Amino acid sequence: MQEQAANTVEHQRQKIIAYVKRYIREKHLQENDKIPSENELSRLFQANRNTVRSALTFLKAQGIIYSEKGRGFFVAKKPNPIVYKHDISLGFSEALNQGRQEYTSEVLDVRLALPTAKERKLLELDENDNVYYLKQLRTKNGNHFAVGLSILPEKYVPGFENHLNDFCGVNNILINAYNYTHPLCKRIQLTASLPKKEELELLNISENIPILKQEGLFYIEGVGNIEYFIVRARGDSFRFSMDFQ
Amino acid sequence: MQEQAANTVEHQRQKIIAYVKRYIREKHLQENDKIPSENELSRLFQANRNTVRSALTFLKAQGIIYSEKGRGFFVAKKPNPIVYKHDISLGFSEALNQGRQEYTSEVLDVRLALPTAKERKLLELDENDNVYYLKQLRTKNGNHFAVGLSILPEKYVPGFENHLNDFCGVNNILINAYNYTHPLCKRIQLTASLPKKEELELLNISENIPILKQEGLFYIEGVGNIEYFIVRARGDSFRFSMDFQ
DNA sequence: AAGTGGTCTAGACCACAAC
DNA sequence: TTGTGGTCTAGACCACTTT
Repeated sequence: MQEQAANTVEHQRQKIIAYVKRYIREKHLQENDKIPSENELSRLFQANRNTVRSALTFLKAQGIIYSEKGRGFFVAKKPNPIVYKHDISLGFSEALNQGRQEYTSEVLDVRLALPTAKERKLLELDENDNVYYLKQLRTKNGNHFAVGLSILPEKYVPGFENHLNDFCGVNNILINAYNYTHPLCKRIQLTASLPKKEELELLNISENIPILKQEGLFYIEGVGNIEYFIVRARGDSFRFSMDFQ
Repeated sequence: MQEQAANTVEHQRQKIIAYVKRYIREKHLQENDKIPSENELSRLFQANRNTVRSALTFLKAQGIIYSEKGRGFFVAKKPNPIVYKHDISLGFSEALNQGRQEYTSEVLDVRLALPTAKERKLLELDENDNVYYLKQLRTKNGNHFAVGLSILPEKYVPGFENHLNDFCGVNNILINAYNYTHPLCKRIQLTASLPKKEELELLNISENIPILKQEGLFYIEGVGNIEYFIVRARGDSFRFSMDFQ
């Protein structure tokens, strides 16, 4: 009773995927609601459990459902969008605070080291110039949504690590502690990628959530390139936006 | 893909995944080189073919290998990066041509229809205004890298479908066929997501390749909002870049 | 104890490619 | 004809959660 579905026929897996999607939609299931178990779907479609699992694995990879061992499969939450409105004259933190989106930034690590060749070139540094690496974790409503790495030449910000109490953005330190004018954005680049191990852990996301990577170079008039930053944000909840007049 | 783990034991699947990765690296395999077949790996690891398939499916989803029915599994190509330098006064096609990156754009579909509520609002249209939907496939060196959808109000471009011979960008049509001044960019938004079925097919990518989605609104001085476009590009080969002076 | 998801084995039939 | 990947069935054992 092998009744192999020919190639033109819609495969079992596809049917099950479509069924579960429809099920969630038509029953108006919300975040964390349970969907039928593997065994139930197996009976319903007269299909093997492996086939059902294949379909559910796909939906899991799509971020539509998640599973808990011993409990079942559940509807995944739709992340709330976070809009980042870029402005040449604003830093990342400031831009995010603009839009009434209160969020917190936590310093994970700060260290002084030699920059990579790429970073040295971008920041226009000499052979022996050191840079500060400042790693931050950005959170909104209790959800980690981005990891940020700021790279600043030591010669412009000596003793930088001493100004990290009550941290609320690199630019605040530059202006208040070093009396610089506000940094301006020189260039910005965006790419989409998959999360690295660090983001998997820090952002607590699955391997299939895309990452929106944002790189920016800031300078201060009369000083030089002051900061090169790399922000890696959850692609499913982060939107980069820019208006031109 | 799978929430591997809990167990301290390294699973067969993980071993096979690691083996294939190492195999490609250590044997210096290049694009399109063949890797051991399912049966060979099955014998080598004393594992069932299903287990081997599970590992290879994962590597396929990661974009590391691809398969051809009846032939085998092969090393996937590393995509060449494509840099898109955004400029307020340039369209997508023009910006891409700037950088010596010759590419082609193919019209997949054009149709006239009522816009969605969101599109009507963005383009500031009246209830009964129709829009042209122009779907394009962008190719570079024979590789499809982006799907673009341009939405233009019919009232600004009546008979738009008659100007698509020798298509080389929407802006060329606007300027040459309708005598408009060059459109300017009003707003741009970027997000990262996973490919939809359409992109899987058109861009010929695996489910795990992230997509960089770029939305833009263009206007023409004295006319109005002329175009709303949505470009969905391969995240692994597309870089959005913008310079400020 | 019963149910659920996670991993894996064994084996079937199919469509396609290469020899 | 043989080998390859693609789909699917049947069933095992495990770890975990719920009742």
